[in-house]
This record gives sequence, C-alpha cells and structure tokens, in this order.
Amino acid sequence: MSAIFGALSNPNRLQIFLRLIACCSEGDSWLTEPEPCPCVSELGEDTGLAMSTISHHMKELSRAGLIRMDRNGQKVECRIDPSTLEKINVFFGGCCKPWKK
Amino acid sequence: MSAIFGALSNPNRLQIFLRLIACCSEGDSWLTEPEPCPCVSELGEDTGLAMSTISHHMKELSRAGLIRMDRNGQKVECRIDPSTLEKINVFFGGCCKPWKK
DNA sequence: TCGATAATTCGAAACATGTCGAAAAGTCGA
DNA sequence: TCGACTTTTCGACATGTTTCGAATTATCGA
Repeated sequence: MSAIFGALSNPNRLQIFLRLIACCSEGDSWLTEPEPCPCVSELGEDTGLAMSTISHHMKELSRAGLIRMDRNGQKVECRIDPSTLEKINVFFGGCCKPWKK
Repeated sequence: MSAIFGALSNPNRLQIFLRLIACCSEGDSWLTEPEPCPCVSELGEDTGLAMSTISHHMKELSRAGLIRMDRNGQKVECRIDPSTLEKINVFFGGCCKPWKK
C-alpha cells in the first residue's frame, strides 16, 4: 500500500497519473474502449522532463500497479489499472467510515 | 495532494497512521469523543524506532494535514483530521467514477 | 525548585530518489 | 537493410529521506 502512495508522492508522477485519468474519463470504460490510449512521450509532454526521466516515472507508476503499459508498435500505450484504483477506494472508504457524519 | 501521499509513502508512517485510525474507530466519532487520544510515544510503540524519529514522522503526518497534534500536559495528543480523509475520498472517488462497473 | 516524563531539535551518517545525457534496443516504413 | 521514431537502460550527480544519539525544551508532582 505504501508503494502506491510512494508512486503518487512525486508531483510529476501525480501529474502524469491525473492526465491519464483525465484523457480516459469521457465516459469511456477501460474495458469498452481499449484503443486510443496515450503513449509514454505523450503523457510526459507538459512536464518539461527528459524522456529518460519520464520513462522512469512510468515504470514507477506501473510497479505500483496504478497503470498498465502495453507496447503497440513503436509506442507503448498506457492505461489506468482500475483494480488498483478500486483497492485505494476501499482502503480509504474503510478509513473514513468512523468519521462519516 | 502529493504531500499527503508522501506522508503515507513511508511504511512506518503508514503504520502509525493506521494505528491512529484503528484506535479511534470503535464507533466513536472524533467530535463526540475528544478525550482519549494516544500520544506520540504510544503511537510509535511497535515501530522499534527512536523517539526522535517518531517525533519527526508525526510532524510529517501533521504537515500533510492527516493528523492534528495538541499538547495536553506532558503529552501531545494525536488525532485523525477527518477533513483531510474526506478530501482524499473525494479525490479518489472522482478518479474511479469513469471505471465503475 | 528538582527530578521524572514526554517531546522536540540538532547534527551527522546512510540510504533512496529525481534528474540528466549518452547509448542501446525495439519497431516500422521506404 | 537503413533511417526515423519511441522507449528503455546506464552511469553520474545533486538532492531528499530515514534514522540515530545527544542535547534541549516543556510540563507536572513532590
């Protein structure tokens, strides 16, 4: 669990993660619309980081289980792993329960 | 937001945080039962860390807004800050929505 | 006021992370 | 096969984190 938080503790990584969330949130489920996922270089566009650094960050997000990376030709497509997202939701849902008003 | 994740990215800090969650989760709301909150040394008991290290970790959790620390005599009482917990819940709730089955 | 208890601050050491550029590897079209 | 494009790997360096022990501060009871 702390590995997941570690992955999101870096501002650049969080930015990449949120961009990935945003670009797939137009009502498209990950399962029903598997084609148009952004690649590594696309996701790092606005960060101002070197390509090698972006690659490193993507690997961190992947190792934490937050995203999946699948090569498709030259590009490596990235997508959110919804099961990990759900895992986090359950974690904090349980945490918050006693304080729910 | 990344500061919150940073605070939880350390295993010892996460353990302390979870202990604080657990010890106040017996149906007692933070608002209705403000008295019996564990102090700094109590929370670090099972970590095997030096007192100075525990103090440092508590400060990190506090700076992230996850807990509040209030001196009560010799001891400093620690309690979860439910508003930050709710903030996290909203964050991930919004994230998960597009992937909800 | 003194001693005990609880917590913080400080400096230092070990370790981990973030970043880059250069080089290498994978993939595709000509 | 060659060159262009995308990505990964590697080595290096700067910065940040984790941890400790010692010293300091805060509070209370005797």
